[in-house]
Amino acid sequence: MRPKDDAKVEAIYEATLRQIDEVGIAGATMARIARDAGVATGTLYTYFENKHELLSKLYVRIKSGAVAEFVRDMPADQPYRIVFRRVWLNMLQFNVQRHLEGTFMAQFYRSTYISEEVRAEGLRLFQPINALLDRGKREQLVRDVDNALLHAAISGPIYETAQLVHEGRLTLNDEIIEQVFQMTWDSIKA
Amino acid sequence: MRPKDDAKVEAIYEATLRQIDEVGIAGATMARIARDAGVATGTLYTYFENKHELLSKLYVRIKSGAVAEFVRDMPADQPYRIVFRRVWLNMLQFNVQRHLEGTFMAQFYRSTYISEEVRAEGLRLFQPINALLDRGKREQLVRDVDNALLHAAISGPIYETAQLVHEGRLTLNDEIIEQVFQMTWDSIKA
Amino acid sequence: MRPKDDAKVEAIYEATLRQIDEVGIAGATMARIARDAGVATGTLYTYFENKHELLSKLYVRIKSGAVAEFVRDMPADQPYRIVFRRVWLNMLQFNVQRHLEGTFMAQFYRSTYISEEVRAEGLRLFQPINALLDRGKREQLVRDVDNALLHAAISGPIYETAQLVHEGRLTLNDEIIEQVFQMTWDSIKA
Amino acid sequence: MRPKDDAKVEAIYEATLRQIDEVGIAGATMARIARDAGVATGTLYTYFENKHELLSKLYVRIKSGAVAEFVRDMPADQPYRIVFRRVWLNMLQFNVQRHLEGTFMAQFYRSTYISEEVRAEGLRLFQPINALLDRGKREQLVRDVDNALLHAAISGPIYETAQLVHEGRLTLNDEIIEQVFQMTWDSIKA
DNA sequence: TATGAATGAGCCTTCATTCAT
DNA sequence: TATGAATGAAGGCTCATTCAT
Repeated sequence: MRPKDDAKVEAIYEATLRQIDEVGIAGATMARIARDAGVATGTLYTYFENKHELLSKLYVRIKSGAVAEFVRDMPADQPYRIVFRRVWLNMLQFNVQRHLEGTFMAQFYRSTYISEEVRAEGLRLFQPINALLDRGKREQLVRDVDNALLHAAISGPIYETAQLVHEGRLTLNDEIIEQVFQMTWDSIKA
Repeated sequence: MRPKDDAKVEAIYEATLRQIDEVGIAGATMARIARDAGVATGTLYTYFENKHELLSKLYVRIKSGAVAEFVRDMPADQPYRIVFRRVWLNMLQFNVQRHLEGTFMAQFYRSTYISEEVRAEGLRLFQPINALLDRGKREQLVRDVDNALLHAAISGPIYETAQLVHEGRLTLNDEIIEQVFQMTWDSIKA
Repeated sequence: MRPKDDAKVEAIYEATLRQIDEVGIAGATMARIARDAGVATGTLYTYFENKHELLSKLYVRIKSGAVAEFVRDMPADQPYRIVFRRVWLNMLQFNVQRHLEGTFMAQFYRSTYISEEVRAEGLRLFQPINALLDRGKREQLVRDVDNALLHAAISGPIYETAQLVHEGRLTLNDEIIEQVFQMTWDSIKA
Repeated sequence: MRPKDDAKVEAIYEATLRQIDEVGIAGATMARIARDAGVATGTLYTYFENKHELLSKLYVRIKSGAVAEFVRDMPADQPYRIVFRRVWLNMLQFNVQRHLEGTFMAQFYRSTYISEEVRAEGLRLFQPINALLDRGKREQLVRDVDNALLHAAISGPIYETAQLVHEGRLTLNDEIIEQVFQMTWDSIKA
């Protein structure tokens, strides 16, 4: 189905995120999402087969947007640490500033809503990050361990840190960001 | 009359965990939990005020059990790295082997079901871990940063690693465990 | 889309009355009401927030309808006794012939379902009757006592009489109606 | 079944009345009644077959107690009006002062809980009142109409008046009582 | 007999989805 | 295509009644 009105899809996506942030994935009913998006409930079904598809598409969309965000302004020709730092900072900022998206991805990824295909698709989107890690290994600046483990070492702390900020238990500033980065870098550096 | 039955509470807790693992926190209906536990729906309400209380009590119970597990066999009089490694290993094993519990805590902590009090109580239970980190800082073996950040650096990778194992994307062995530990240790060590 | 349907509201109101008559206010479940009205249970909630609102609106509606009925064909320019008789007869007939409505009002008024606001609203609707009593007092044809007492003297016997008819212990005819009226008139006349 | 403990039955009856007054006939659950009476839920079933029987027996008990109350201190050898006034006053006082009982009888009589037998039994208990009315007719002091109608003319206003008092819309004093009595007397007198 | 835990049908309400307009 | 009323299967919870102790 080729939606006529991209702006409407956009509004639906945004309403979905807002509602999930407010009332959680289960509390975000189709009626609430529709109202928030300024359309009728039935209209949701013009653009999406059902709630599952709405969430899945939103997930893929956010995930690919996120990865694009991660590699934004990546100074590819700079020394590795500089490049990595840029990407890491993008990841942290994305998770902190766009908490809705980050939280949704985390929630959805572990939810029963996600299907195997969507999960796999999400992984595929991470390719650019893997490429970055591979470069680091080639240059012998990053430990030679499974990318999945490196990823765990990088994302894990970011998720937890963003959560701390969201809970109000931590306020970020340059010094703290530097500390967190240093910890992660020490964690993965060869 | 029949006395309240501890074994029954136990069965309810276990059924709850199983169901949440299978169908998520929202999908785990009181009826499903009851059936799984082998009791009538109404019986759940003999032991718990409502679903919220059931989940909250289960959370606190698991969390305190987890922390107890974390500090189990802790060789308190050994050098710090040895002690920390023991605790870290306990944490990893808990999250990997008792995936139901780990997954529930993560889901519940981020869900709309949790109340502020329960969240605070959960934090309070972490006191022993904070004590361990404090010792590390006193001995100048651990970076002098906020415990919350250290905790993010330690738990984040553990959660992600356990998730990888659960998804079948990673199989743990001594070598990999050693790699992961080394990454975390390098991350937090002074 | 389907517009909200007045006939449906009507059907719901009627089904509610029927069910309350059959099984009482507590026995009249939303499901029964819906079935009787020929709609799905959920449809009730399109028209009414909840059971309380359904009953409250029905109450106000019936009460105002009843009062309108009471003063119907009131020969306002006739001597007081004629006017009063007309109104009294309307009241009796309403309570006898439209037993469902009468019974519902009585039950609801004394139930725990009714709220203070609705009770007050119900009283307000009685204004025309009070006006009639006031005229009687002005013309010194009616005792100068509190309207509430007069009302008790008028309505009380009507309710009881209607109940007798409903139970089959009494059949009304002109002579009996005359007797009952005379008793009430003697009761309130100056 | 011959209950051992009359005091317990008494406590149950009183608790039932209290609960019905507080939360209505439907809200008065067996568990609440039991708790209020200071016994276990199951104990109710030692003394009563089920809720229906509990209510029915309570009804008959109250009704007969009420009638006994009505004819209390009846100066049988006095002039009719004196005697009638005494009985009428007893009725009014019972309905006003023992509102729980009065309200319960009214509620129960019109509820779906009551069976034909109980209703008939209730009527039978009214025999003394009918005797009083019959005497009035013999002495040609009371209109020669069906006792049921006389009863409607007497009880109806009493119920309504008691309700007014209960709602706080009326406070009784000697003057008002006199007014109300006069209205009723004028209503039934020959 | 007394207790209160256990039962499960049933209650009110919600909500993903359908469908008449 | 867009609307939102209509649907009915659950969901959380209650409660009369039963039953093990």
